[in-house]
Amino acid sequence: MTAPPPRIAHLDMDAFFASVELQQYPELIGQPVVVGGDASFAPELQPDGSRRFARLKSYGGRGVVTTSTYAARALGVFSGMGLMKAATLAPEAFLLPGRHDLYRDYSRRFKAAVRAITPRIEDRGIDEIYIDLNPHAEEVLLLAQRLKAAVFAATGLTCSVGIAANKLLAKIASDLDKPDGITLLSAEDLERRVWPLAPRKVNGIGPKAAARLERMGITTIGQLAATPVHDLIAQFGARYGLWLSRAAQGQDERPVTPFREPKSFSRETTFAQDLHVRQDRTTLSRHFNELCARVAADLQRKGYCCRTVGVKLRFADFHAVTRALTLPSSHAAIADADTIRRVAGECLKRISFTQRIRLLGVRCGGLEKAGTTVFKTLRQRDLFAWSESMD
DNA sequence: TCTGGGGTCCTAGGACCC
DNA sequence: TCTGGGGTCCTAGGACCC
Repeated sequence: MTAPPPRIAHLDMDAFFASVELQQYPELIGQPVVVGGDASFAPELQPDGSRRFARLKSYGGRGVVTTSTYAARALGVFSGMGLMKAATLAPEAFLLPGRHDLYRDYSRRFKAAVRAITPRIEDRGIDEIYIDLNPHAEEVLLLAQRLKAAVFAATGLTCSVGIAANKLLAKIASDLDKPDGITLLSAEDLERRVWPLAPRKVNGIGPKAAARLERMGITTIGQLAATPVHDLIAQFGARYGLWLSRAAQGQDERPVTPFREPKSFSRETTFAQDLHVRQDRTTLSRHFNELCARVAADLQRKGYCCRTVGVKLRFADFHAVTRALTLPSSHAAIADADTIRRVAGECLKRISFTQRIRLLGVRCGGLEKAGTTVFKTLRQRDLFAWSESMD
């Protein structure tokens, strides 16, 4: 059996949100810049036409770093880090609030530019995609250069491209030469270029699994590959153990999937201060109603109804609970804010509140395409009767 | 210095049916 | 009365990803 040729690409925009912002504010190029926080940290236009930017040290709140420029990363500031912590590491770094509508616009542009050349792409979030190069006869490196040029022409931004035999390796490859790189990873490169890397570099090995591997004395992908599969199965269970072993050998058969039906929609919010169930009842209800209205609007905008409604709470100690209710199959799927709120309210009744609340979320699952079931007032009345008989 | 918001997938246990 | 096995659906929690 011969190894498949490298014809799957992973394209990853470089420091995406931060790069978009730098294009808006070129005076910050080269500076440590962090995207995060709310609109109150937006730059202020000065009378002389210059802009005044917020500094990280002026931040007070519970936000996290969404993206940081490479200069900020050099100071130890990375995505996911609390902004308060980041401020201790880089107090003078510039802080810009996230503008997700703007990033979505850039995202659409870079994806359209790629699609115009290589239509078989799989969305992996706002700033990365997998591309199936198989239908294209062109040499892969030339193709990758064309894609990068097209992305730059459409956005003015750079990206990094990895090309390998499958998605798993393409993803690792795109990270090997960042920013603005192209990396072709052939089957014979596995030992030399992939095996020395930390297991965390594999998409699917997170902090928990990496810590367990380290306790087993496994600190590289090569060591993982050399570990007998039955040892991994004993530690991680049959499914994940087998997957770990295969991943370390560079094996991955997942196809590039251009479209998938969504499974759920959700909205959640973290409060500026932890709220008390009774003392802050009015504030909580307001947030709760708003979350229900937003998730209902999402459903309707995308053309879905749901059969499962759930809530999520995070308490002051950061521990989270979820509750969910699925409508009986005799009832029509729902998409209106009122009914979602009613069912989510039933979920809330089943939670005991022993601490203040940090986060509240509402989720809709069990999705059906809207229009596949007809909405009937009668049906909704049945649902109300059902939900009111729940206590 | 405490940790956002939007998702997916997996596991395990219980209910319920045949 | 105390013994099954399989299949499917639902719930809750957790790991992981961008």
